[in-house]
Amino acid sequence: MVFDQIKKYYSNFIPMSDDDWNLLKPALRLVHLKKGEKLQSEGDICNDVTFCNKGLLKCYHIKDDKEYVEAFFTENEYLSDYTSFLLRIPGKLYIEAIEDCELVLLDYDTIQTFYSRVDNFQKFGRLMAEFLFIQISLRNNSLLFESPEKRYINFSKNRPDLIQRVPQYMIASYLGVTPEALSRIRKRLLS
Amino acid sequence: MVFDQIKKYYSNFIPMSDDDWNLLKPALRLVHLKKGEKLQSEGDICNDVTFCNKGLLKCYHIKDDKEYVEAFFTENEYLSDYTSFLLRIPGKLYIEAIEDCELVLLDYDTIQTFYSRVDNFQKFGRLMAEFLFIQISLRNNSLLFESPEKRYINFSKNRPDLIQRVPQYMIASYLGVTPEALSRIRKRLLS
DNA sequence: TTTACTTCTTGACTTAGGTCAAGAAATCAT
DNA sequence: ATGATTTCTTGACCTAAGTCAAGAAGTAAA
Repeated sequence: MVFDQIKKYYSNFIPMSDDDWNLLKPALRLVHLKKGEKLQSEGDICNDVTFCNKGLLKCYHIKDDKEYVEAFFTENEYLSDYTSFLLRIPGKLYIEAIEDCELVLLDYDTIQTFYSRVDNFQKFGRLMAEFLFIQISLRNNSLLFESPEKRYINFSKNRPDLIQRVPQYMIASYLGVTPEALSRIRKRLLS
Repeated sequence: MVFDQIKKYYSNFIPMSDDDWNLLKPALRLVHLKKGEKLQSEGDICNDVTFCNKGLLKCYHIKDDKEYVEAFFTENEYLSDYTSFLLRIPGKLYIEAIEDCELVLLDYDTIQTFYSRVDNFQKFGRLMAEFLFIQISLRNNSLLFESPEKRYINFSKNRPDLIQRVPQYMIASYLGVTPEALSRIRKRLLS
């Protein structure tokens, strides 16, 4: 059923007893998003963490009328504007569907309640934050210590699915270069 | 006394009862490091989180014989090679004293024990990971979306203390540019 | 205070990526 | 299919940062 995927995802982090699950399940909300629709815009306080059942989304922010992609999210990935979510401040991010999406949402208040009531869930929160920290550390080092060319090579290796599904100009933005530069990098790599 | 600072630090994140503190205190280890000495080298599995009572350290890694500074840590800051610490894998980081340091260490096993035994501590772990996530997100965005010049200006604003205490070539590395480039940026900014 | 060492600055040159603009290729809608 | 729109490529030119090398300035040690 429609919440199976997120249940399995949670189970990767903590043992999820039937009791825990039955407590959590009623709080989950299923949301559908058409390509181009936004889950969140700049200025919103991010009030949910989102699990992607199906589809593809991008997180980006806008500066000087230009889009800067910070991350892509696809099947069985967990996403949110975590900074806004945690600090309860308006975020700078847009979250937008690149393909039609089926998403599962869980709101801030429910999560906080679960943190205090279910010890396992507190642990899940820790593991999740730790996991996100490691993820973003890797990206950090990549941006700081690797050339755009190397970043593109790695991205192709690690996310061949996204190379297929995401327009090149968005990938360029994600890698921190212009579309023109990425086009030239690709040309260089062919020869 | 010598553990007052870390107690206060913990108290910023969670209420720290006398019982909790008396449980934790015996596990804390005081370590002194002379300028130039290393707390950790590449290949080590990071086995402690470290709190800085006094002094100044840098985290860096080495690639093609060049040093890449990832972070500085000074009084009342918490540091570790968190990725190595969490995943229990050999790290790529060196952690080295830029000034003589007084440090408080807490080892992995103790922390894990406390996570499972003291509910408050589980929460501390979550809050800490969340905090580190937010920190590194900010740095991430700075590296990706700001010019070296902008990064230097912000760094000067946010950490005027480090501008004074850290040699310029290390700051250059931290900002992701060569010492020559930083020297020229500074020159540009004066005129 | 003289010497040695470290750190910082400057110059000359190279290069990768940015910007702007035009056109080609691919995709989508009718 | 056809035309419209979006996406990708290419060219020309510019600029900031990298590299290499030399020397100045600052700091520490004898």
